Amino acid sequence: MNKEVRVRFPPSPTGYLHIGGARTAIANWLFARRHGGKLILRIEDTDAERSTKESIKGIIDGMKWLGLDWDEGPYFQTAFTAAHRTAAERLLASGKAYKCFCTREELEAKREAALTAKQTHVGYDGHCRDLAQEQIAAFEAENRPFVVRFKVPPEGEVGYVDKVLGRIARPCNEIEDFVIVRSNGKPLYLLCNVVDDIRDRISHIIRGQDHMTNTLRQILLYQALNAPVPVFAHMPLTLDLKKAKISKRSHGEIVAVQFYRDHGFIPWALVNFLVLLGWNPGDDREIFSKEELIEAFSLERINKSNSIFNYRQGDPKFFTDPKAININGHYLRTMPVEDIAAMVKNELVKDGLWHEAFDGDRKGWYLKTIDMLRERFYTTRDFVTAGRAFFADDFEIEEKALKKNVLKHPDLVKWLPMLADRLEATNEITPEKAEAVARGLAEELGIKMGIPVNAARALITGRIKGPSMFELFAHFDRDTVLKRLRRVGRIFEAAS
RNA sequence: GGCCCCUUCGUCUAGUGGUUAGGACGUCGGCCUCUCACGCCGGUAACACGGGUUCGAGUCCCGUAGGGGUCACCA
Repeated sequence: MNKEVRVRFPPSPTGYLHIGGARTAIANWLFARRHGGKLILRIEDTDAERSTKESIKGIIDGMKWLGLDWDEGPYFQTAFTAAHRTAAERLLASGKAYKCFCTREELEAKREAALTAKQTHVGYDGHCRDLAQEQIAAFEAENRPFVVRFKVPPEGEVGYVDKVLGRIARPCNEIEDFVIVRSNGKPLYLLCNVVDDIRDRISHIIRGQDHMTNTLRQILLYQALNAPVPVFAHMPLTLDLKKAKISKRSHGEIVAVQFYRDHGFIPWALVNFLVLLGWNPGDDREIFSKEELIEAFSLERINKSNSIFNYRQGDPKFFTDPKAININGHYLRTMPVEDIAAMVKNELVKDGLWHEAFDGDRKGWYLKTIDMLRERFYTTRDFVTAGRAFFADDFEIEEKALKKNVLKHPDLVKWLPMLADRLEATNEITPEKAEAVARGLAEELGIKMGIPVNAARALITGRIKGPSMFELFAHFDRDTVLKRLRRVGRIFEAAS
């Protein structure tokens, strides 16, 4: 049992990295790290028709963004076509595979016939399995096209113990002689995959349950090629609320890892969320550091049943699974503020709100701003949307704040400038002084302090909620505070 | 349709014959308060169904229903 742990993540580059693929990658990565093994990244680009450069880049970028590092590769499957053919030839030469000259039309006809006869078994009937040598020679002489089929043992049983599902087995006679090489000479996925895994000395194959039915046929190939059979673990799939498999086609960007990057997710938070879909540590923990997760991960605790990605299209409150957002919010509030500040910098730069001073003179102010705001935010995007007023003068006052906290009290046209005047009269605005000023003013006017204070929040931050306003009077630049309070007249004019 | 897999709160899940069926997210209520989707406290909510086995079943067995996967010269 001291065999080296070698696992692989073999995406086919026909789209972006989606969360289902990411989950598989995460499981493999964690397993490799847990056991001091190696993770191999292998791009299965055999399907040249559908494989694209952008897709390869997208997958690699996604892996890197998530922080999933690999030890070997990326290898490209197309670089090993010679090996795939050699393997097929070996099987042919040793009588474990044979040439099948049946045409597609013939096979289709047989299939139809079997279906109409309501036969349960509609697989290949083994027509070419035992062709006479002369017959084969004759077909070859006339250059008749052929595929290579694997000769499934006529009796016995194939089986294995799945790390997730337990024992899986089937009698061989229920498995048809499957094609391993196309008539154009190109080996098929089933074969390539096995040949690659043997060459890469893969010890554990951790993949989605959609590959379950490939497994038995692949085991037959391992045996025929005299290679040790790896350990298999088939992870449950991730479905949508309607229990349909998530896919780019039907769900769009919401299932792309890149979507989360672009919407202010913290990479590790997404990893943390995804790993919880179909796995748990056996105790109540849900938030893990990288080290903790590696330590806790095991194939044995992967669930058998599919999980649902709880995303409702058009939900005004949650743009993706609420738990994912919650976990992201947790990391946003608890990570070192410098780390968050660095991520927010990217967002600010993207939106043209970044000032070099935030890395210089105003660094303290910048960090304080991040720290104040993050208590109520969920993504790093929130800083440039909900938090825009902290970084720019041209921000919108949200409708709710305007109506409820400003327009409702027309006298604010007088009160807010009064508040500004009194703040201006203090030589330095501190939270304590600001509070005293606000209380004093409210008392004199015989109004609740909340009225001018919340109106000030709307005018200064554009929002109906946020950090303590007294803190903010002191935090914002003095001129900004006064200027924004004195805008109240124009706000009323604009609204009338 | 054949074969395979699965089935605990709305969602993610704990649970390996005896539990008031636990936690998290969501949701609802309260507290805090200048506001708030922070925080804290509390509530709501689940064993798909039917038969067995057993003193006793979410846990074991069988069946039914439902869901998923897969049945290519795609990967």
